[in-house]
Amino acid sequence: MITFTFPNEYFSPKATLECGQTFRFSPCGESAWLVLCADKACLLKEYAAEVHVSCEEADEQYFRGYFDLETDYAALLKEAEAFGVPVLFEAVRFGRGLRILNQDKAECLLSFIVSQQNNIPRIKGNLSRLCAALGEKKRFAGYDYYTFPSLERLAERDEDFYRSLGLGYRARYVAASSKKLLEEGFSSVEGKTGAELKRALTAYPGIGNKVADCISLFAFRETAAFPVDTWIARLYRENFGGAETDREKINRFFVEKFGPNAGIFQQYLFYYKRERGDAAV
DNA sequence: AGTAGACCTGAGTA
DNA sequence: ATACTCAGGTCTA
Repeated sequence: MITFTFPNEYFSPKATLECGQTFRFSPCGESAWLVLCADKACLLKEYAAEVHVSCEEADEQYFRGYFDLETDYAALLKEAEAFGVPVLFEAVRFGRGLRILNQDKAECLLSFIVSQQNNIPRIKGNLSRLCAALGEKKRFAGYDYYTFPSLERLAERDEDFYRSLGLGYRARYVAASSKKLLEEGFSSVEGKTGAELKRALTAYPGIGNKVADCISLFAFRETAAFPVDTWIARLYRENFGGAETDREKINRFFVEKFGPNAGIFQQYLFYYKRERGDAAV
């Protein structure tokens, strides 16, 4: 095991983990979290001025990439503030230290299928049961955890099995998309970006525009992908005086407004709106 | 092209 | 108590 550090001015484990981009983490006492992705685990500990990341020695580069540590968030926040939009300014202040993760593609794809018309605590429960049922048991830093299941294990189960885990009607989508992933991998999205990538992702059963944007942003580094869910639609109405109800139009409104990094700013806006929905700004 | 209804589930609210 | 609403939506008709 090794430990590397990163200044916490632009790395807040709490904001990064609790903003709804990942569902596989758990608090370990005070200011510490066990974070899981694919078959790997790491431990985050927050101190006064820095965050300590502990993981297997071979995984250091993986987690530096996972937490997006090469990206300059000081510049991004400056860019956000320069728009002069009050709610974005507040959101960036509130979520300071939130970083966009670079997640495992298959895990992200299936997780956000489960996320539709669902709430975060239940999504976490669904996914943790999924991993316990089909994943591999491992141990890191004294903690037991389950890996995200392989596509082979996922694809051999049917809808009824996923229903038994409590996924509800999403069970059919998980079963079908797992099979498609096992058969084709990501060949249909290979080399694609932007709107083409989004369109290719919506070809997986259970993936519409919103989930395709989430996967693009969280697993394909598409920083302009701007997911529009109920919270963002509410933000659009309440904070931007928007009248459109078509979520694709709302998506275009924000992408045109906030440009190539719109998706990153979306995450701050989503986190702020969900946590502080009653706030004046 | 655009829109209503159906769809699992469990926590929260009236 | 019991019903109703809502949650990081998608699909079908």
